[in-house]
Amino acid sequence: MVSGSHQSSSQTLSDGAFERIQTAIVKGDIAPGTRLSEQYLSDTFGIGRGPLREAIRRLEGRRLVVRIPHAGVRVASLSVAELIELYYVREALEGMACRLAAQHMTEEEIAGLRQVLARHEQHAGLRTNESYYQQEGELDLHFLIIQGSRNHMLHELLCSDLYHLVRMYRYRFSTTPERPQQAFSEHHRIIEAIADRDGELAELLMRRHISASRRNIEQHLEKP
Amino acid sequence: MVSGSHQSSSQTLSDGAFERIQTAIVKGDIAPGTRLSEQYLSDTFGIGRGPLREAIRRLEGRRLVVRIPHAGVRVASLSVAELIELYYVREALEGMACRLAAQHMTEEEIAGLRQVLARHEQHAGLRTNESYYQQEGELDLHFLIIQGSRNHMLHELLCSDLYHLVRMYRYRFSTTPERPQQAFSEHHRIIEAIADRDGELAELLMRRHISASRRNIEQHLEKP
DNA sequence: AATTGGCAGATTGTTGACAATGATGGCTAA
DNA sequence: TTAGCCATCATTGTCAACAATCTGCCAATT
Repeated sequence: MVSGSHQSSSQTLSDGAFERIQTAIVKGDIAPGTRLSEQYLSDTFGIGRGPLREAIRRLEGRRLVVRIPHAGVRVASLSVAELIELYYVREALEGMACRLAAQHMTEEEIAGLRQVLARHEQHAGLRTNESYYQQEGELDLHFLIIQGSRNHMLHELLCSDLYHLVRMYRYRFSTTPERPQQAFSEHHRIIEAIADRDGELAELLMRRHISASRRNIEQHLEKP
Repeated sequence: MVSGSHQSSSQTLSDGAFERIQTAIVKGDIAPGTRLSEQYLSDTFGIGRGPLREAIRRLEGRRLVVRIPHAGVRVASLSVAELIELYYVREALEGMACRLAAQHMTEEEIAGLRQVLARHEQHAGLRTNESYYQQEGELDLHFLIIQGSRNHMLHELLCSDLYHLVRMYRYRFSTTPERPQQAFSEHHRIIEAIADRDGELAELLMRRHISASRRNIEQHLEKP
């Protein structure tokens, strides 16, 4: 259930447990909705229940787990409605990130953006319509742009708080066949806008991009 | 230092302590940067150190306090740079909230918006350029709009996470004399756009409004 | 005089035992 | 057979004592 590296030693036991459980949750090693038993975790990690409980409380503050008093904690999971809400938040935040990235990214960073895009083009050519492209490949591009915004709060919010949630959704979507290619051209235009230092356009395109993803999901939900 | 109501009984001791400390921090009863001693808090609340530490860990997850291992926790405080970053995040998020509010608010809620604005006009007329208007009065208007967006994640992010931070800034700003009146007319136009169900315009105006606040602060910082 | 070493004190981190609450299963009675 | 109740069990919540670490201070040395 929870494996992972033991390298987190330098800090306190509670900090180590917090990091291990957190990565296990966001990487999907623990499924959303799973109940976390204090006894089990404390045995697994070989630490007392005290530090473990403190780690769980920290996860609770991060909203990665939900606690029911006297009944234990479960790892948080998103409902459909919450997933849609998340996309609106992402649209706003990543739009802003894109605008700022157009202002602040260095030429080297923009070159890196183009590299990632080129790598995606190859993958998309070989294995078309793979969920890989949509799932993991998409994210590093977004991460690079967010990082390029030079806004730590934005980065923290999107990468540490929100992206955890998108992985946390119970059900996976099979995207429509033409969506990946479409997403590719959207990415292309976004990067060009950033390269042109046109923050306004970059924001607009990113917002459309995320908005399209949201509508894509909403469509798939209407006809089950 | 920490006073407050003892009514939080129904849940666990840790939950009660968490809520009391949280409200004390966000209401400003505890100044940013203050060191929180476990002994003192546990004596004050009359609970053991165990539950108290769990409460603090939860605050840590919420980023309301910062912990240095083996050296204690301090109430988080914002640097100037972080405050500016926060305004960019607010611009994005509240802009989106405004757009959604224009779609989802009921006529009654919009009437409530107008009421608050009218009350502000009186206050602004009597005691011009008071920090009251800028500080507290401004917030309920924003809260109503955020609530009207019908997006719980947006609400949670802005009201529970971000607005705590804005109060958490060490230094207070004396706004420029003409800023309150300007803010009033900005609010007026935002509300009219919502009443017209023009989400696009409402978002634009809200973003300009917050952007103007940010620039106002940046100006004051350049000439100390 | 400034710096480094180490000693006391206080504070945080951790553990194990104990109390309180919720869930489970079987039993009885309608 | 099924509804309701009670005892038992497992799990969570709390506490008090112990160990580990840091801070500040004093003295000794260069």
